[in-house]
Amino acid sequence: MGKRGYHHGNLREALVAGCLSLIEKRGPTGFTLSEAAREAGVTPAAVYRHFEGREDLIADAALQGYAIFAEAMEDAYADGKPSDLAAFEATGRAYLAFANKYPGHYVAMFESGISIQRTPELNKVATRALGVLETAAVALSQHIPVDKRPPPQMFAAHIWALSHGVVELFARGSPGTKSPFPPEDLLETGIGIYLRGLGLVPPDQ
Amino acid sequence: MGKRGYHHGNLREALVAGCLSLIEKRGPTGFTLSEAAREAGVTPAAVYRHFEGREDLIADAALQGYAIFAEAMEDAYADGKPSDLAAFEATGRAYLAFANKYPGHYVAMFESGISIQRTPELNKVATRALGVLETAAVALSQHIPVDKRPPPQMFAAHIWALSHGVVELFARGSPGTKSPFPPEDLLETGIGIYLRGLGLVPPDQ
DNA sequence: TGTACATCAGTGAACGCGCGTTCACTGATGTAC
DNA sequence: TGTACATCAGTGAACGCGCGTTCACTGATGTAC
Repeated sequence: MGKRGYHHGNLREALVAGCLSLIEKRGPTGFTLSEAAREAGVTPAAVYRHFEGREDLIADAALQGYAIFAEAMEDAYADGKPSDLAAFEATGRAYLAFANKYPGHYVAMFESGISIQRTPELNKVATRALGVLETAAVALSQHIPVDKRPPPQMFAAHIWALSHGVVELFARGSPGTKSPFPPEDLLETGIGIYLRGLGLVPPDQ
Repeated sequence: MGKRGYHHGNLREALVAGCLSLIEKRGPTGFTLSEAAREAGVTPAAVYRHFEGREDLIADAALQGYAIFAEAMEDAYADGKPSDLAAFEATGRAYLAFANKYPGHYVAMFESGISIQRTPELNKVATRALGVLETAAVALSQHIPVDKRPPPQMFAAHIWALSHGVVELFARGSPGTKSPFPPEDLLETGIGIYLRGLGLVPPDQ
């Protein structure tokens, strides 16, 4: 606890942290403002010094998550190096790695019902994060012959959906589902087969 | 309302229906036993004549959903007719169609946190439903040369993840996400590309 | 067909609980002189 | 360096609320004779 004083020090961060761990354990609607306050060793009323209320706290957690996520995706993409293909695959891996490393943030972002449009700031950072995937898809699609090239947004959407599905169904313990394979393998092979279907990976690799 | 008497007639079904519509609107944890009762025009206490409690009600909704789902998947698969490939694709379409047609059931089944292991009955029907996809995958994988054939459970998992991801991200209004494409198209093309990657569909079709 | 009675499916009042939010307050911190 | 005072970041009591659950009850239905 450290400083055991009247003043907390950095309650704001502690509340977000509490929110994240609760959201991770109990799901977005199972989370409680009072409990987050308790976990930070503080009265529920203190929360209102830093946030407008319950929703605002979750939105802040989501915002923070999108910022981390955006950076992770940008790092993984690395401006398309060493190759458009490798960079694209790296973003897929980064997606799953993020979901694993920051499950609370992931839930706040994608399962809490917080709208991306809630604030301009949130909208901006979320767009930036999700834009990386699309950028990667656009670059990669240059390698497909024009006539058989699907819209890049479409194939970004495919990869996003596949990644999200793997996270929801196999990376969490969800509905009593035993994962037959490690989620990383599942995503890796799934993306591999998909890219082969686009003619971007040689058939026998 | 029909019979406006002391006795409801079929409260049990009415409660499940109310549960489903609430769960669909508010999410699994936003659902309330009292509100479901209110929606059925009945005192909360009446619920206990038919269910053990809140959880039991949701579990019953999920059970009902799995039963419908299993049947839809089996119909779609149609014992592998007219071809293993066509039948496989049909199950993918059926998955999405089910999620669209029965959103409340879908949420109860996959987002409510109800474990498939909750009762033997639930486990049985859920296994049956999800087994169809695996059966379809096994049949289809016979058409892939042995040496480059991935485990059928793996590719069933890929298709399930892709379908689930499309539902969660693009078929619902979720996090302010505008779907750039109709979810049906997204899933259809996604599965198409994937199957091409497996060498099951000619490259130029 | 009529009556007595058991069973069934609801009521409604009550409970204890934890929630989100408000409010006047007070202790701690920072700053001006 | 010391003091006065403004500001900040918490407290704690209170509120009204809806929840899930229990209980003794009662009206409606079904059945035996």
